[in-house]
Amino acid sequence: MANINIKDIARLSGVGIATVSRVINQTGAVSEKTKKKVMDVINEYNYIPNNNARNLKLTQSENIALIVKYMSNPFFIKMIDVIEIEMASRGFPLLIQNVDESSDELDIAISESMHSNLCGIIIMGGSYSSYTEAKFKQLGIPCVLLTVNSEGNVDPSLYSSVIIDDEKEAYKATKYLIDMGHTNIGFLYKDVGNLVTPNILRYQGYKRALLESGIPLDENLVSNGTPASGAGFRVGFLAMKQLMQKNPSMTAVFAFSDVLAIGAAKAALASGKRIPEDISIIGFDGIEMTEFYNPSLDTVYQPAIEMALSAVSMLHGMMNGEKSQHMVYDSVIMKRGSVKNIQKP
Amino acid sequence: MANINIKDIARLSGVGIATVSRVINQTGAVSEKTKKKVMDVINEYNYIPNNNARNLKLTQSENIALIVKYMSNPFFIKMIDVIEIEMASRGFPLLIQNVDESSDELDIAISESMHSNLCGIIIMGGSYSSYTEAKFKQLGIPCVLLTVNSEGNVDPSLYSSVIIDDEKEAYKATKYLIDMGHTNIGFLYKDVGNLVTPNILRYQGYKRALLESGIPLDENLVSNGTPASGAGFRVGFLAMKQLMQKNPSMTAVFAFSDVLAIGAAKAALASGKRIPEDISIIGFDGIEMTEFYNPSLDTVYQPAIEMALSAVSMLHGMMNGEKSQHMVYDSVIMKRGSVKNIQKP
DNA sequence: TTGTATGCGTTATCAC
DNA sequence: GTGATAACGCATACAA
Repeated sequence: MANINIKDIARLSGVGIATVSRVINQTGAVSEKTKKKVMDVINEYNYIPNNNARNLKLTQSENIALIVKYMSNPFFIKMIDVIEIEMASRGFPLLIQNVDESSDELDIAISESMHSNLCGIIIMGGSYSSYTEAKFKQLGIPCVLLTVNSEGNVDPSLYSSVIIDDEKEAYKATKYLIDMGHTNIGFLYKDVGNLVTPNILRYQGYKRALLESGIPLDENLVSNGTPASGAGFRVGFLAMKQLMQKNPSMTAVFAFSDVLAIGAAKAALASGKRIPEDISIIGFDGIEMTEFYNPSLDTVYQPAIEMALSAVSMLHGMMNGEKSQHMVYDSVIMKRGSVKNIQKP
Repeated sequence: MANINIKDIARLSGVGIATVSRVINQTGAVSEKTKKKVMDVINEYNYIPNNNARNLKLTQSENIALIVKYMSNPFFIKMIDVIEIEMASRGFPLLIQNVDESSDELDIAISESMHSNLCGIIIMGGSYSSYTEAKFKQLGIPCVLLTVNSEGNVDPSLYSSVIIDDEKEAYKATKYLIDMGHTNIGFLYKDVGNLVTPNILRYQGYKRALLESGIPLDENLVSNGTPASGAGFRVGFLAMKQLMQKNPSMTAVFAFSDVLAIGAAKAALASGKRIPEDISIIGFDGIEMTEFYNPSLDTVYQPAIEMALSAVSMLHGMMNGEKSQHMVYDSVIMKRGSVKNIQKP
């Protein structure tokens, strides 16, 4: 298509090229009269400035990238949604990039940043382990980590983060089950090796709660989830089946995520067990689906929307020269009846 | 950060700027020796070409935009995921843009295209009604419509599309309920005015099936879904409650989407009804969640992955000068037991 | 096979 | 208040 450019606008409105630029960017002073004249031409010809040229000149774009590990995770969707809307409302288009398990999201961030002259980046769902100070320095643009626990030895001023304390919240959830009289508590998660991920941290919380209550850790009660395709329901389903077979006397299950919990619930129900009469289940994340499941499932609710908003506002803060921040949100256990009190009276 | 550019690389490797460019883009002939020399420097300094400059020069970027209405729709997620992965593997970063109900996605596409020099665009979940030939021409880049029925008077060579026949599939679903002996069949959808959307088309299919079987249309059996916040479960939940109140003798419900169906199922179960003994339910889309719901729900399954792959391949075809295509996929009814046969023997 | 020079559409620094 | 003009980093026609 015959793209119209700033030069054309200048010629058509009989002014200089710089004046048009001033009108567009509202920088510098322009008389009302010429301003109107230029605007008219711009509107008439439907002129839209070319971002590539603009960014090239500014040696920085207005692009923000959202890098997310497992985009199809329902828990992330809500956050992605919020971030997209919030960014769009501030005039920043979102470049969303999904990364698979085997990729290093920070490397991708660096590459993407140089590639597209990003002005900011949000990383979601990654694993902190491989993050090094050198990489953050190389990245060189504001970066906020969302839902990735940053227990490393990297200078925390190099990035912002918004998380929950996975270990603590998992501890709380497990403690809740114990307080309800359960001692034979299964744990469902997905092992991803030696990385520091929420999975691992929640597993540690589970273990600490058991330890503290004098309940010995039984490896048979822990399923590290045989990988399966799909959104993860099936992972939970299969893992739960195994777990039930190995532990007929198991009375409760704590699932690393709601998706796993739903798969597990289905497995329990399919094998004739009732929830919570025969088996108690609690998930983690607080996705809406748990409320509408039958029965509704207990879950450790993360304030996803607030967290996403914080991430956006932190990123903009940093882009405006503010210092990095680190926020830890609290989760709350949503009790909906999928956990039974089997306490002896 | 001290960004390194092509000039630096040229200087550092003792060659000309054009040679470096040739090495990078594998265009033109370069001797193996200098090629290696240049590559070494590139790797050593971790040089990444600046896309803005590149795109500016080429007067076209390698950016592809995915514009989606209601990004958080679980049915779309899978498609988005597939598209993102597929595009990334071909080296095209995805610019994902969510648009709300009130925006015209084609206008946004045009604006985004000029803004960022897109080379292709996929529109998902929109409503065709407002699309005009002039807008497609103004867009001027390859465009494929995914899940948006294009029954308009626009020259079909201006765009590609991949859809299912919403009217026909809804007809099939309703017919299925009728064949199972149901005559008192509710329909759950979300009215969005006069636009041609899947909602409307599916409603028409529902009506045609009733008509054909001599069952009078009862407005009381149709809920156009009071708007509610959230992913849509709640919309289905509330609509179903209303519907049950107004129609105590309703034996089956056809929901416009699986999300609505799940909300409806929850409402039915919460009011003490059993599925399918007391009420039959069938949804639409085929999201994985329906399988893991309790009970598993029947649904009209759309081949989401194949559709997404087709869209991607069509877009690339068009980008390579191929002609536009229009594909209509078939859905298949997944029967999982949430519809009961109440036929008199 | 290689290097030089030009322009892609902007923004910003100057002069006026 | 306004208008030339020099970069921004790159691809490419053209010369060598």
